[in-house]
Formats: sequence, C-alpha cells, structure tokens
Amino acid sequence: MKKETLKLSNFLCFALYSTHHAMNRIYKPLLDDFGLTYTQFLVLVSLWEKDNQLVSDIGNTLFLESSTLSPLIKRLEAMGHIERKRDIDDERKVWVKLTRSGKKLQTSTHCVADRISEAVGMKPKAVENLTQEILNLRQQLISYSHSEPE
Amino acid sequence: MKKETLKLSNFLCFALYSTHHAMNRIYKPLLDDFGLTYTQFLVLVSLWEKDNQLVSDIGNTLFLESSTLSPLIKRLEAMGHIERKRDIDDERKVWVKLTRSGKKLQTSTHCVADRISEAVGMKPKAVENLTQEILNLRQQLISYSHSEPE
DNA sequence: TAATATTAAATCGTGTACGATATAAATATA
DNA sequence: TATATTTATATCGTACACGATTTAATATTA
Repeated sequence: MKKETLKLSNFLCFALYSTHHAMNRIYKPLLDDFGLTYTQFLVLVSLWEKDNQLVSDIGNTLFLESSTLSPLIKRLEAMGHIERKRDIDDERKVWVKLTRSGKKLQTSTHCVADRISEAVGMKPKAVENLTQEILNLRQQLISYSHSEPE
Repeated sequence: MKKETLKLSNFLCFALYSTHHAMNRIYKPLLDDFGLTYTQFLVLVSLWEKDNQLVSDIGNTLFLESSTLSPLIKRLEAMGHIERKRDIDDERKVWVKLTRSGKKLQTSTHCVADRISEAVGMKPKAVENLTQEILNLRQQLISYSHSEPE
C-alpha cells in the first residue's frame, strides 16, 4: 500500500502537470495563428480585463517573476500589441498598456476560447466546480509556502 | 456575461497552470536537497515503478517528447542515477536503467512526498477524487487532440 | 538486392520559468 | 545631507518543453 501511493497515476502534482501540458498542446496551434504563446496570451487576457498595469501587477495576477515577464513583455511590445512607459514620478515602475492592435486581438481570439471549451467538453457548471476546487488547492499551497520559511 | 467568462479567474487552464506552478514552488526547495528538478524526479518515479524502460516508454508515461527527455536523461546519467544502454538487436533503442544510487534515492526522497502531502492539506480521499477528476479532463483533452487533425 | 519509407533518439532554435544578481531609483536613517 | 536600505525592473545562467530537423538503424517494397 506504500507502493500504491507511489504510483505516478496517484500523484496529484502529476495530474496537474500533465493536464496542463495536454491543455497547452491544444492551445498552441490555435495561438500560433496569432503568433502568441500561451503565457503571452495570459498577459493579454489580464490586460483585457484591466488595461494599464505595472509589470509587478501582472506578475501578481499571473504568479510570475519579473525575470519571466520582462523579456516576454518586450516581445509583446516588439509585436506591437502593448506599449511600455516609465512612470514619471517613480522611474522604477513600468506601465504596460494595450495598443490598438493588442485590443483588436481580444475580438479575434474569441474563437480560441470557443475551441478550448469544445475540447474540455464539460458542462459550464462542471467546469466552474473543477476550476474552483483547483483554485482552492492553489490557495492552500500558497498559504503553506508563506507559513514555511524554507 | 460574455465579459464574465473572460475573467482570468474563471479559466480552467489558468487554474491548472498556476496551481502546477504553486506545487512546483513547494517541490523545488525539497528536491534541491537531492540536486533534482521536478521533471527529473518524475523520470525517477517512473523508473522506481518499473525499471529498465526505453526513452520512448518514459515519454509515453510522462507525455514528454524525446527532445525534452534526451538531455534530461543525460543529466541524470551524469549524476550517476541511471545508465543508458543501446539495445543489441535494435540499436535505435536506448534502455534506461537505475543505478544503485538511483535506487537509493527512492528511500531518501520519501520525506518529499510527506511534505507535499502536508502542503496539500487534504484528506486522502479528497486528494484521490480531485486527482481523478483532473485525469478525466486530461483523457478528454487527449481524445480531442487525436480527433482533431490540426 | 537496391531504393524508399519508417522509426528511435538526439540536436537545434525559440520561449518560458526561476533564483541570484545587477541596476537604478526612491525611501529611510544617521 | 550622506549613507544605507528597500523597491521595481532587467539580466544572467540553468533547465525544461516543443516542433522541426537530423542521424542512424530497421523495415518495406519495387
């Protein structure tokens, strides 16, 4: 029974890991049409929800470090989807704002969400429930991280 | 209500993505003590479950490509945890086998599983249920991928 | 048997991801 | 005011992760 617990199929972490990858494999070809990666798409989603955010705001929303976001945001800027602007009062801060092109992507990527929803193939209520359960777990893990110094 | 659907917090994919990362942040310092990354750990778990596998077997188990596994397995070999050996009858195939050191790690990493279980903080039955629901979703996503040529 | 196709693993290029560190600016303290 | 500390972002090094390609070996077919 100790053996049973060690089986890969019983690992909650592996379920999360492998299912995330399975999801990403569906997203990839869909986002390729727009020249976006999944993480770049997430940054745009967060900006569509609330435009004009600091790099650190986006990091807090997506749980990502500046070492991940800085190059990624520069790529989005190079593609013309966002603009970066230093804060006038506090030049350490960088504001990230959607361009016309970045805003337009919100409409044109509607089909992506539709296809994902189709791929998931669950009733909206079931999706909502599962999402909430996973978010509860995330909350629990983050609380544990904060409580443990190491 | 269209707007509501677009909120990041309602994205099942983002729940998976961010919770996987939250899990990884707990694993990392624990596995650091053994000089392992999470993916390397998964390869070892799969070998502890069944020793002497082909690179492609491990890929099927973990849903990873040879382009990910080849360098990773070489690192595990350099650390002395596994051995690679070409098949005699079919030299395209590479068998991956645990060394004494790799086998020993199974015992010494028991504490890692304990800490993870503590961090998750759910009853075994609840963990099992959530894991199964996520695995069902993975199965659904993979089926969809296979049914869609693109 | 020779030419072709398939297969298993490895390599290459791009893009995350993170910890550690650097840089520069703002704030706190002496 | 000079010094120290903190803060926001960026850079660097390492390791995934994937698709496309390569290499070498095996299998198929003409």
